[in-house]
Amino acid sequence: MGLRVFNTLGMRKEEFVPLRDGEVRIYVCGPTVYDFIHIGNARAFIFADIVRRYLEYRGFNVILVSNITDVDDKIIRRSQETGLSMQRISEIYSDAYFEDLDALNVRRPNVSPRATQHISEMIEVIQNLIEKGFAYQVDGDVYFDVLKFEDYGKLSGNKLEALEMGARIEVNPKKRNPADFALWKSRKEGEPAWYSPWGWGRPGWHIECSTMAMKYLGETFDIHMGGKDLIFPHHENEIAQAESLTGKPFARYWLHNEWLTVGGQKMSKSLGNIITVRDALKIYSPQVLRFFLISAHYRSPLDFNKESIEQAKINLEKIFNAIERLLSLKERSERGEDEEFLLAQVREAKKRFEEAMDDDFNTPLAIAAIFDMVRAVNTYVNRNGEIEAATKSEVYETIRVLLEDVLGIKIEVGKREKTRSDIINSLVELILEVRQEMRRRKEWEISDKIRERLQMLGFIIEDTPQGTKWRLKET
RNA sequence: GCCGGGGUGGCCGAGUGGUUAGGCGGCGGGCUGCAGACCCGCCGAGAUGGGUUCAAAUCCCAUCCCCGGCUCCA
Repeated sequence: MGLRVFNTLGMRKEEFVPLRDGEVRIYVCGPTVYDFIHIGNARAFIFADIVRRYLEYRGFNVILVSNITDVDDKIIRRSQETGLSMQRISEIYSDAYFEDLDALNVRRPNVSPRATQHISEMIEVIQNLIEKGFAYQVDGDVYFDVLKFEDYGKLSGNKLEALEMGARIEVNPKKRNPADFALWKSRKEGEPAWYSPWGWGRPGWHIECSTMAMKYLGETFDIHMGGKDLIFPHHENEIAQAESLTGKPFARYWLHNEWLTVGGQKMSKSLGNIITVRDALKIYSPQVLRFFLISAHYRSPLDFNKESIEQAKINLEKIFNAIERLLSLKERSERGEDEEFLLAQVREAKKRFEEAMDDDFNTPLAIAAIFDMVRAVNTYVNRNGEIEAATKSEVYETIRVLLEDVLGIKIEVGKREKTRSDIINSLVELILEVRQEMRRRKEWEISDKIRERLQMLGFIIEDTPQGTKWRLKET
């Protein structure tokens, strides 16, 4: 069984077959760089990152393109509010965007095209659309004529008549149909503008994605992704523009992630409940945040709240603990029955992980498979103090690849045991050495008191058959 | 008004017509000098009302509730 994905276009799970053998081309709608990205954006980018990583794990060569919208109403407004130039605003926030992606261990796209650097290509596309009769010019504006594109609505399921009835937009008298959308907007006072056959102006939002996606990925490519809010009108319009231009299908699979809510509600400026990635990272580690964001299926809503993230933290801790225990085992050269059993269980769980990911990227189920490995490892460690070297490395590598390479969660062990100060590290070691001597003399009361006091100071002390271990309490 | 998603055990969260999701939590047991970590067992469920079926959380109908798209939005 190969990979199956839920295609918004058609609203059903389909077998995934890339257009070219061994290669997958993906386009992800990137940010409008007028502010820091928030954790809802992060959910979308992390999901795209995991799709990319899993496809690579499956042996595909993946090309991922994600745009940066650097000309837009919101940037213009921000520029007017702050007095900074539009270029400066988009520079600040696109830098911040990349920093946030890096912090979350989201791999950077292969190409991150900027709208302002593709104005001439967009003009060319618009001109072509006018020539083909899909677009019309009114004063300095150019609009796409939705009636000319038969399939309009095929992605979102919206019908034109219904759109007109429900239209809450004030009707623009220049448009032939209320659902027509701007390809080119004529210049307004104080706005940036480029010269075009229709006079000075700037491109509409939707045209940039169609144009840049086709430029870097070809007229037809494999996967187009984004949050579900983009289905309409953005992606619907992208399809209209691209397909009426080329007469070919635009993207073959459309994947849309559900919302990340905060307190059960969608994040919005008006509710004031937006949590930026930077703020979230002040409280939680990237690993915990990532683990939390993939603990629900991407097409299920997920609520960002303290309790749920605390649970994610504990769960992840459990995985790291098992890895730490595995790594602390002494190596030997003989392989016994317990090793065979451990390997069998880990291989079996790996298969379940792959099956889960093959089924429309079911990350919660994939995580359950990792917990199967965790239990197998822990059971082994409970019964053995040593492990055959090859078994150890196969088990570790299996977990490492799935956790780090596929899910993008860096394994954090070992370094948790150290503080940032060598002096403190040595002091703790010294105290534990003394305590060990007390324990040898069965001075339980004083030993327990030392452990208790250290705990109050934020050190976790654990006596194990392999000796006493310590680490800092997770923040 | 039109379109879509959902309601699962104390909590998070999957599968999907019959056989264990998983994790957290609680309880009991094991291992420990004790604690922790870990292992084992148990606890507990599918909004409501009907229907189909030998069998439904899973299919059908109705009802209630929640969320979203139709406007910038991941």
